[in-house]
Amino acid sequence: MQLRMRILVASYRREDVTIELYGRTDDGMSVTALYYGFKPYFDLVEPEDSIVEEMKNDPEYFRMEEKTLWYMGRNRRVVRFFINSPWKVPEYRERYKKFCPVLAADIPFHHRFIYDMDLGSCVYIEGEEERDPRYSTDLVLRISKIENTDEFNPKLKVLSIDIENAIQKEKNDEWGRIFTVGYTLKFGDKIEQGAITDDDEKRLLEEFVKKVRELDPDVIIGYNIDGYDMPVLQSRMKKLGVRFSIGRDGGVPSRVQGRFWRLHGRVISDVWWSVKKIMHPKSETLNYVAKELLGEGKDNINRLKIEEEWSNRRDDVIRYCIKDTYLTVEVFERLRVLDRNMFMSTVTRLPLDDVTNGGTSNYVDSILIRRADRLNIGVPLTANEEKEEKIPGGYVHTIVPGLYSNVVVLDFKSMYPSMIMKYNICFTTLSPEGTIVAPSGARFLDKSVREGLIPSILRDLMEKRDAVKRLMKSSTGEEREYWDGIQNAIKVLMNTFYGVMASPFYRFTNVDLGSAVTSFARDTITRLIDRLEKRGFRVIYGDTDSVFIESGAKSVKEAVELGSRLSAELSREEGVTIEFEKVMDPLFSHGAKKRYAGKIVYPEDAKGTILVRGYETRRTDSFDLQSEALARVFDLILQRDIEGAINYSKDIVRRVLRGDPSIPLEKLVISRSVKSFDSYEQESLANVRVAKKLIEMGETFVPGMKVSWIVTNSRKSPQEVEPYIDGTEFRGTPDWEYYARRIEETLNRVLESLQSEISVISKSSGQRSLDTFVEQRAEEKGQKKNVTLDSFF
DNA sequence: GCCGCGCGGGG
DNA sequence: GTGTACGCGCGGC
Repeated sequence: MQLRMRILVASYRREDVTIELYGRTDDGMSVTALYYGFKPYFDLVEPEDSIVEEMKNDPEYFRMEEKTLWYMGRNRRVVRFFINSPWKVPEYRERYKKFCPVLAADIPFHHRFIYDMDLGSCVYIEGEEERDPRYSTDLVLRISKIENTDEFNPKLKVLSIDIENAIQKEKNDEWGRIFTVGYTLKFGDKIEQGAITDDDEKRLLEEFVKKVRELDPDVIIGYNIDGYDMPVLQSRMKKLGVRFSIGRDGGVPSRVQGRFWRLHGRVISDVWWSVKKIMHPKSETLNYVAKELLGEGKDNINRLKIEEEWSNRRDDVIRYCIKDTYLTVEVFERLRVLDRNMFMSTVTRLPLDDVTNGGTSNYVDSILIRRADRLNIGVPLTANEEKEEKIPGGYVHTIVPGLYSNVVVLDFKSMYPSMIMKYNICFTTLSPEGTIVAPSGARFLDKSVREGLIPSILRDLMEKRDAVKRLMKSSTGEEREYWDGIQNAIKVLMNTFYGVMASPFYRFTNVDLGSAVTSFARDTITRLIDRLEKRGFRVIYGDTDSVFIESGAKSVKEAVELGSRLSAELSREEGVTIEFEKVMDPLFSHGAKKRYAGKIVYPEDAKGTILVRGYETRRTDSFDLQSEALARVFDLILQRDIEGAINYSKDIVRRVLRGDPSIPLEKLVISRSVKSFDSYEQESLANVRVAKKLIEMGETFVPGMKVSWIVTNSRKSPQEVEPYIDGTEFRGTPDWEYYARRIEETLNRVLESLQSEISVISKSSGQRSLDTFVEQRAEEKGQKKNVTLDSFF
């Protein structure tokens, strides 16, 4: 038979070392494709004859091959040993690396297969159908021919699951018993929901396993599924003697280094993790995120008294559980997690599972190792944990406090990749004979002598991205979104190359490379700032790859014209692309690097967006009143109502200081979770003390629970705190001065240049007055102090 | 300012 | 599984 499928997961069968490719066909069938006979191997550089002899006589030995590979600046004789068992490779690696360099000996076996066959995300397969009851897919076949085919995106089966289990656990148990498992299955437009409930927990778990195999999902999702549902399911199944065999090969999930889960044939995708990466919400709870994205939150169930709820209103709990799975899948879709990962899988040429549950070094490996192999360049092992000194980063221009009008922002297109390409920065070109000299001192060969491997890869990716962008511009609707996703994935991939160059954890890492990239970048941006200043523009700010120009324009239109003109002229002069990104009006800064807030007025589609950088209000120990006050202040400033902002700030701090009874106490509550007590070295942590007090008070506390409190006396050390129990009247008195001070500190970070105006509390604590502040800033900029308040605001 | 620790989500 | 977590804020020094 023959078919086309998108590869979702790759793995291998241990018994007979057979490669398994799992996927879905263009006509919607789930497939297991098996490749027999692929052998693991590793390379030894110039091994002694005795080592070769030893290997030849090893029971694992299959065959050997002589090669010439480029390694550490020259071509070397390399012996490639093929062996029988992939899991033995680490053993030989450790044994021989004392005697000679060992290459390519830490590449997962399924990756080795994909690289060697040079497979992309979609393949055409010819083969014989097999009847193998172990596999739960629609089709199982033995591959006789496999090659790449045009990309397609089959609809995938997504199963969202959620468990409800007891908090109170029995002796010797890791977790409380599971009451129910809810699910929502989505396959295209089809949706199926349900819950598995049984008073006999063992039967419930067996039913669950059966259900998963029957539904045969490609992707299993959940909210914090990695850290909660999976470990609990695994642990309860172990206790009750149920095999957690939900893999497409009948295998069980295994945990990869305390975080991700691997399962043959299915991708396990934690939506919480995606929410963090994509959305960066203030709070990461499902309830908050769902309300934010879908306008709908979780049902009302008291999770802390789940046992009671389960016995009193079982149906409500089941509904609640199913609703969670529904909200999770809706968030998953709204954030387009699957699409994003599919795009990344397409451009990195890796299975969906590897981009969902793996580090970014995989991306670079996938592209770089294939090309290195083709060019006979040796692939070294990943360096292990030698702490390299940190590479100096990007240039950040000093910013003078103020409120600026019509600010034009230019930025370098793909700054670091551009530097790598322009200056041929690569481990293959780093050489004392190089004629390209980085400001950091490293030397690189000229392209005409040897083009670097990484620069050539980036050049190809850049060209591809430009082509994709053209396709995007000439298309509409879904097709346009598709191309936009692809071009964005290419951008991420390109930046990843610098990321691994600068990381101490990668196989091709070298500090000289990373430092060369950033030094060239600093050189380039400061040169750009000089050019602008020579033309009479005032550059007010810049960071790594961007410059902010006070345009002096009378209107947005004028600023836009200026931006376009400068971008064209400067790109020509610098030989790299400098893009006109946006216009902000106004832009506010209190004079600290990496911190500003502005209202975007161009481009049109972002018009009205408030951009806040560096003033992240999200602190784990913050309270509502604090973040509300900050948001209000930003709002007023960007309406150019500085006086209003100051008045509001003074007012709120004063109100808090005098303990205004109209302030709801909930807005002072600070929350944090608490682990089991034995995991803390210090006894004085506020959250731990609150937990202990809760127990004393006869309230529920279980490790991992979130506790809330109000600070009642911060003068004592450690500060005194009183538990806050939702629905119970708070009896203590808040330390109003503490709260007022926290709010004042927060607001002063923004209004620093005005702080003498709102020093309600600590007038004598040596804070700078506005005048001295202006003076200092002026001196820092080498300006005379003819700066007036007016020019700031 | 650096370093190491703890949190976040889930019941 | 030929592997080795993510990013941020805080407190201690």
